[in-house]
Amino acid sequence: MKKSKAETAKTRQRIVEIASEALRARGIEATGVAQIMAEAGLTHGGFYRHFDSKEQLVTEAMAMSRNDFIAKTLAAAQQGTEAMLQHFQDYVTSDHRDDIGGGCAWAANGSELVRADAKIRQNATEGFRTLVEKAALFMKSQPDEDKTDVAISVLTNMIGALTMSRLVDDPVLSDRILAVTRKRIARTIRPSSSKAAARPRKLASKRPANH
Amino acid sequence: MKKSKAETAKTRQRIVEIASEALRARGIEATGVAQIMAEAGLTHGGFYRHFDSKEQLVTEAMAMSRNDFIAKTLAAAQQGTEAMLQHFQDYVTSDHRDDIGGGCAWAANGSELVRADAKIRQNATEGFRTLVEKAALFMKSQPDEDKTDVAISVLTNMIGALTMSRLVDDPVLSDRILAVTRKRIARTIRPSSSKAAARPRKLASKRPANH
DNA sequence: TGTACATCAGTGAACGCGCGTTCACTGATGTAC
DNA sequence: TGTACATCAGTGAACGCGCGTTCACTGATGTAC
Repeated sequence: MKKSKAETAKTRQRIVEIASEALRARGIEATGVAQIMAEAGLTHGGFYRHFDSKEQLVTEAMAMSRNDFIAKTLAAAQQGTEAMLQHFQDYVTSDHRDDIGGGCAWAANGSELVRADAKIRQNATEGFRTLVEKAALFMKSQPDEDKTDVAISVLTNMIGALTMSRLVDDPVLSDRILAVTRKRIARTIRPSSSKAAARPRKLASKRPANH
Repeated sequence: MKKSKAETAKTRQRIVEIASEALRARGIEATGVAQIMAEAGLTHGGFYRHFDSKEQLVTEAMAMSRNDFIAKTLAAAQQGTEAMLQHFQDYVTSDHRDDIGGGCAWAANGSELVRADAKIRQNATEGFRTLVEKAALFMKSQPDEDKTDVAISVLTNMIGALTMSRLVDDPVLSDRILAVTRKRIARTIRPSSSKAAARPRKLASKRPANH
């Protein structure tokens, strides 16, 4: 039953993708190797042809989750202030809240990641730093305020708010947590820069900030 | 080996206390019934004389963690604005960061609580609401801003910041996350009210806000 | 290009292990007289 | 107040179960000639 190299690589990739979603949706400890393999349409025995251990898969899957989000952020940053504002607002929506498996890994696995091993925490730290640095470029700050500090504050707030919006069992309170955080983002990201104002080509096609 | 009723009640209480700390320190799924009983100096077999299931213990232990924090908050609130500011500042310190077992359960178990059963999430929701309502009384707000909204924003920020300060593996970044959040709290809690100004007895003995 | 052999992705049974839970038993406590 | 018996907190072995991991095997793919 040997498979071609191309097929093998595709299978490995599929396992990581499925793991990335499953670990966020159901938690790291609660998700078994056999479950992931079954979702990939395989039996668990073949797992170790691709990975040394569950730990290795978790590390790769978490890195993939992180890279997805960073890539989206960098793309938004390149499009300008409006896109960046939209990107951050989208983070604290009911859509993101209800799609835990497809969303931010820090919010989905926060307290488990705190106890994860060195490599995973190192990856997460690098990712967070990248995000903070990129976000800082778009922040509005008071005269005595560091833009990087503002970015740290807003980003940690977004992660905490999304987590709490999932934790509370009252939909009204949950929506309110999200709405309040969207308002804070709108207040903190500086209004469309001169650069963005100079080429407002995409403004009309954007959804309004508060949807 | 039957024990007196008083002793039985004390043992039960001790198990819940130990569980409350262990579940926060090591996580809910990762902490076993046998471990908790061993820490209480007992064998695991006796567990079911006190509880119907691990789930029941987890529910009670989480409620205890929550009530501890709420009690401290209410005590600070009664002492006035300065005590409340100090209480909130203490939340985002390296002391709290490094004492996960003795600290806030939402930060310690956030992503696990999201997946916990209805009763636990209901308890957590009630606790969060209580905290928000109490904190709102001390918030400084803009003319068009609801104080409750400000409280929601600051509290979710505190939880997210503490979680991320534990998650990152760079001590400098971790300390910075905490310091930034302390500054936001200082900016958001209204400066000592007329009531607090009227009795500044405890101001001298307080630690400075940024320690 | 065609043949012979080595490789190795995937299968499915099995491994040891720790989990939550159950149970027969012990013996000090609480209760009935 | 003293005695006889029922209760039940705690022990430690055992239960079934699912976990991560290993392994003998299969058979299509890749490689050497």
